[in-house]
Amino acid sequence: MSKPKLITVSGPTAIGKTAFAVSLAKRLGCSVLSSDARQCFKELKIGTAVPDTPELEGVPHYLLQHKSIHDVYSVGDFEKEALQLLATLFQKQRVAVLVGGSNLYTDAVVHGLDHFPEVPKKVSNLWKEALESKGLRYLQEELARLDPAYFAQVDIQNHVRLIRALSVCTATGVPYSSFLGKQREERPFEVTSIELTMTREQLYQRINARVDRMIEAGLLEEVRSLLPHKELNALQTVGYKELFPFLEGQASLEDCITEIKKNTRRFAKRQLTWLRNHPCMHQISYDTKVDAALLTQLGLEEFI
RNA sequence: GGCACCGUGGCCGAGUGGCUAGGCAGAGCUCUGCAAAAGCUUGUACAGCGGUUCGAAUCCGCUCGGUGCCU
Repeated sequence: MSKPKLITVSGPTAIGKTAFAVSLAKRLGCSVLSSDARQCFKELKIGTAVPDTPELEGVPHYLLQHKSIHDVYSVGDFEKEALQLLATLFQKQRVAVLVGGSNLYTDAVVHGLDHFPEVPKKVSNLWKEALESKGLRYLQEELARLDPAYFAQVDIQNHVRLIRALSVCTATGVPYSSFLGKQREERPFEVTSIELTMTREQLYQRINARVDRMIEAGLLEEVRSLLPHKELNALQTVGYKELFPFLEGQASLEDCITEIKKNTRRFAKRQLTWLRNHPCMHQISYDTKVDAALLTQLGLEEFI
């Protein structure tokens, strides 16, 4: 018997991934899993464009709004959860849809990450403090000493990468790079990847319009309620971080909204860069109808 | 009509004879556990024409455009 099929739907923010994924799932009679590093937080709704109930149209959704901004949650956790969930779902269905804008998350499910031991929070905190007190140069020197191989390939200006690698090094006593590039176990499913496309001008217009709609829908109130938690990583999110200055009387609402639009466009641009260099198997226009012809085009005849 | 000041890359803005300011926007890129994050790269541009000079965004003249004042 052939392996079950995971269909991934990617594309820049605001292109209409949710709508497409839902109609695809309806047609296939299957579930939808979200691969989104922000929509997973139940406190973030309007600003992350979480699909509302009517949009879900009775299609079961998973990995959506199931975490709190106070939880520690990362790609590794996501990969684990998604694989467990898929194992369960595939016992009853032969197909599932994974949709979301966090390309690294999708990639983790499809290709897998290397396995790293847990790093105690206090270890990474130590390196964060070292960055504060001793500077980036110190972290670079330490990594050159502890893991020259990774030092040679990593972006040494990026303190986030430096801290992660150093944390693994000191927590395990072996170089970070020694965990990289291991043989990965094969996935118990096959993947069909889809990227939704649209002209950039049109996408930017949609982004701008969506931000206005979010404001009308009450984004400001949502963000106001989260103001006490603005330091949390989960709130370093487009649509939230830009509104804090307004709520604190530091900037005009208009300027903050302009910032949200700009940062959303930039986010989309980064997603496009990723997708350009990690091409999906199928590029299709955002408004493509989900019908038998499309399923054939995607090599999904068996599900018609 | 006269006089004065000004005209630097999409925008802001430094630079007063040789040594490609800088910022913002845009574009391109990187990506293995906080990824809607974090980081990197990127335009010899000086209104036009002519002149002075070894050399001009910088000096001179004219033209065009803008601003202010005067009649």
